Amino acid sequence: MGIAERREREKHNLRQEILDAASELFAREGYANVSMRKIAEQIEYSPTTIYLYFKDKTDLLKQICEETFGKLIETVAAIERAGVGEPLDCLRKGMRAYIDFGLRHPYHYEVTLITPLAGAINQEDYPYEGSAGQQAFEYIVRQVGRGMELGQFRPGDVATVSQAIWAAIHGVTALMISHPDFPFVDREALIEQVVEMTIKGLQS
Amino acid sequence: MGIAERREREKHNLRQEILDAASELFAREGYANVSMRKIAEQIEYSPTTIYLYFKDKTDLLKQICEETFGKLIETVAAIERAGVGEPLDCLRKGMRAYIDFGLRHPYHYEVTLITPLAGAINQEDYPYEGSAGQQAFEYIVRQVGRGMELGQFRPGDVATVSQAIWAAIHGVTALMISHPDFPFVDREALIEQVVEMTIKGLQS
DNA sequence: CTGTTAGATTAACACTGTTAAGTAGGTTTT
DNA sequence: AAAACCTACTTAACAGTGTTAATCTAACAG
Repeated sequence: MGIAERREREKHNLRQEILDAASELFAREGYANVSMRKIAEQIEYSPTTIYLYFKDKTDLLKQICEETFGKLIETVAAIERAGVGEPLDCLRKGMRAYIDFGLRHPYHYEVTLITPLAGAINQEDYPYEGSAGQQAFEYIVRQVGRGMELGQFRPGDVATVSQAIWAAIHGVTALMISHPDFPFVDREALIEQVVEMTIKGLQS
Repeated sequence: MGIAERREREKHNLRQEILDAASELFAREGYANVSMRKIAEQIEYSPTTIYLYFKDKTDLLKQICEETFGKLIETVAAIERAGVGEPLDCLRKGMRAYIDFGLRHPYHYEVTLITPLAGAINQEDYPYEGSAGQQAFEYIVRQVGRGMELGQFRPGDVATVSQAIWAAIHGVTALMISHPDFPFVDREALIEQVVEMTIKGLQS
């Protein structure tokens, strides 16, 4: 019924319209539970029209996620601009920002960082180089590097330490998203514990 | 009356046969890529026969995972039996065992601990209480409790600290499984870093 | 021989992502 | 103005999914 009614309405913003509709549906119902037909119904177009603008479902997802993770980079960049003084404090704030971001965008975090295996999203089509995720990770690397140079952190391999930090914050974020029914202690306390425990483990 | 027993045994055999076939397929090709029809073909029965023994696909998965995680518990129990002396060392060994287990059974780890959300496996049908996963977690709780009593660990809430530890080891395990193409540093070095960083962060 | 029952099957439903082919509407060319 | 072309979109279909209802078959009990 929507097809005829829609005709007079918009035309060229269709790509963005698809993106917006899919983004909201993915975030609300989860990637796996949203079909192409459901997206199409939402925007009042035929399902196949989506394929004129996106290669396939994972492509659609990838575009949305890059968009979403752009926000994380903004947040992180703002932290870096604000306080260049203490790498330890920058790191702490960066870790919290990362976790908060994940918990605020659970479905986007899920599809990009928790379950890329199943969705086969991390193919050669979507290189890691230059991606939003990488840029966020590089932030950690910079802080660790500075912290070691200043002698605030125990010496070690910067890359190894950075990835270990990433593992820690990913761990708590992923657990909270994937296991919403698990009897976690107070969430804020748990995040605090992970962040402080990690930093304590780094200090010299 | 021997006939009834034989039938009972045969029924049990088929159940196990399904379980074995599904387990191997899930582990090799991934849960999402294995259809009920594929499992049926493997055991040379009609697809619907599986439904006589298992409620649905997630039920099948759940049974397999409990079975698999039983092995983790065995490993962990062996550690506990072996060295009751140092809680710090027990914890270290437990963490490594956990990570190693995950990396050795990546698909089982994935479906139970990384992506239970999508599969909707952690419903009320499958309570956490008494599950293999819980028993493994309880091991961590015991070591942390002992470590604090002995004054080896910084004082704190045992549950919070335990969950933070779990988050850390889950993080590195999940990342390595979900992002096989990520340019990780040497895996062993990364695991070492996570474990030692975490323990360092706990010590008083 | 009849009735019952457990175990397995066939057919079907309502979905999924995706592709090939076809069709209106407007623009350009002849 | 008519014919050709092109873009944007749609319809129909394919091959697959998990799952259910109805059906068949063989072995049992009375």
